Amino acid sequence: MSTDPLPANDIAAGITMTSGTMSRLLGHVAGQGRSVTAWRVLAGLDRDGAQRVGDLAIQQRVAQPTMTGLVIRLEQDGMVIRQTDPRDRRVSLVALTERGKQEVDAYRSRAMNALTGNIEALSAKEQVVLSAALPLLQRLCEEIAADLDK
Amino acid sequence: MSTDPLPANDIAAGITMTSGTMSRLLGHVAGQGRSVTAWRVLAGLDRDGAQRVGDLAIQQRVAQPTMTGLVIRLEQDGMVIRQTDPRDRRVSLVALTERGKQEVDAYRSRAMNALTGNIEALSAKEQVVLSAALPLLQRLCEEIAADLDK
DNA sequence: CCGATATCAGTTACACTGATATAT
DNA sequence: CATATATCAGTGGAACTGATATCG
Repeated sequence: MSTDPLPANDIAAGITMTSGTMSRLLGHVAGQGRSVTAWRVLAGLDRDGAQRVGDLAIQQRVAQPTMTGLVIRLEQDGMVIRQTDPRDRRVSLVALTERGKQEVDAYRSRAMNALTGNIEALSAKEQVVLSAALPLLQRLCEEIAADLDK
Repeated sequence: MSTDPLPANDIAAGITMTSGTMSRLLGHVAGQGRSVTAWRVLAGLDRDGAQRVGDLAIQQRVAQPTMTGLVIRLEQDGMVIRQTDPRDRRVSLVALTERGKQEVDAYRSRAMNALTGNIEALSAKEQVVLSAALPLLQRLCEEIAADLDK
């Protein structure tokens, strides 16, 4: 196994390249014509429960009207329902439907399906490397996001 | 440092999550309103030289008319030029302009800028992990792409 | 005439900005 | 009245399919 790190610039270039390629490929394999943002919204609702339109917009870094439109389309497709919050009747609470939950699970299955077999074919050491790299990549994401906000 | 690999399914889920997040963040930071596909086309032209519209469409996995449209917009913006191939006058050869080359370099700079500092802040061991993970991720991409084609 | 290549035409989803309605 | 929240209206880029022009 290699013991020398690449220069930071090369690592950065590699991350830029592979994250884009991977994301687009998984979109093809699992996306079923729905946008990455749409799936991320649905997955977020599955994980965290019902949320406001505005909060969803902030999480996905899209404008509020963009999120309104996406939620309307998702509602028309039966994936979510909108209910006005009784405590603050300005806000629209978005919740996943049963159908939406099933679709999210199916999306995950398709993505897993494309990846898992190939991951299992890697050596144990390689799997360790990937396992260790993921939290690092996640941290990098958080730092980029923090820089964007400041 | 961890020595246990995660289950393949968890690795797959992590890759799905972080590749999407990273790709969208870098698009925000460096994309300047242009699509990921557009930048990938320009980077490909920079690396491999002039290419046919059809070949660009295959590489980016979009339909031929989609690529025609993208190339037309890029040409209007002065990033590429189209010339009919004298050897086969059906084909349109797309080449990067000087301006396009500069824009690609600027795009790379912006992406690097967002990443490099944070990468340098990692420990040497962590940088080794990332360096070792990138070729693995690339291989996974190739395998997914191969599965898509078959 | 047939196949390959690119483009045209029309549709949809999804991002933006700016303006507006409604509730706090 | 001012602020917060969501939506409406309009625009542009980017993907698709199906049809068409042109060249080999």
